[in-house]
Amino acid sequence: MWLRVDARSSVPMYQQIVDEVKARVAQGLLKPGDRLPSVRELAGMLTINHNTIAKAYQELERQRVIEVVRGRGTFISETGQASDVQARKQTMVDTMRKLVVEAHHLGMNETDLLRLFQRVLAQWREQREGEK
Amino acid sequence: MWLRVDARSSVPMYQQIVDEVKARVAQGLLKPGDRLPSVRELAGMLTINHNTIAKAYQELERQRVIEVVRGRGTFISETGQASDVQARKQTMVDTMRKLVVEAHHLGMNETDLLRLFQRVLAQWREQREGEK
DNA sequence: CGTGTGTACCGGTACATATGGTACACCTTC
DNA sequence: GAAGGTGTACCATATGTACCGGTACACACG
Repeated sequence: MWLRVDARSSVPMYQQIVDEVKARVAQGLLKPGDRLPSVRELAGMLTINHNTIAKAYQELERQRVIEVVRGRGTFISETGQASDVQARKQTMVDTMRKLVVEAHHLGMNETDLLRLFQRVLAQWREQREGEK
Repeated sequence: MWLRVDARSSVPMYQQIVDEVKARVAQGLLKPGDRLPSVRELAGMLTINHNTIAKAYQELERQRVIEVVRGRGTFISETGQASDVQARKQTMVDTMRKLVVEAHHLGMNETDLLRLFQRVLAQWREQREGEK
């Protein structure tokens, strides 16, 4: 039903939660207005500390993925509310540049890389359609 | 002439060296057989500890970007020697998936994302041609 | 031998992560 | 008003790991 975290992963648990929520929003599995479990509730489900959940929620709120209403709960934000848009786009460009470098070292040329990216995009679209 | 590192960056100094060397190899500024400065020599240029350089070189060797010959020096490997090709390709795919998610949260659709990627590729090609 | 190479080891510092506990401010509901 | 649920702000603590530096060692070459 809800998400899982791997305590032994090199990716911090709070980061796994952030990534998973963002992915579900992007795929439309979570829609604006949807309510997330409370920090203590989710902490109970995952048997981890509530502070860890709180840290994840704070990061999601910082990115404007969720909105927090004291005393009521946390909810998925309306779309188009992202923060730091310019900086985050620049980060995306930097990531792409590193992809180009890595591709070269793995023996891929620009065409190979572009095709791989298009394949990932196609898979994404399939999954999004399939979930509808 | 040679590279620089920023001690105050959040990216570790050894990682900056790894990234920079890989980028230069990918751009053709460093060719197979080229010799890198010795750990102490480069440490002197950058006024940092030689162990930091050694750590960068070890990571580069692990990825088969360079080859180390005790007592002689370190040299750029022949192309097509990359290690862990499958795992590294999977990492690239994971990175691309996260790009798709992030793009969505920044209000970009698949077409926007693809165009941005193509622009980065074009810039890369320009730079590579310009350096020749 | 001497010199130059990379490397292994140890230690100190700092930071990130996660936990546990307590308390507080806010909202909804009874 | 009272009660209970919400996120939050603390604190202290523990743990693991990243980072960097100093020293000493092993190997290759001449």
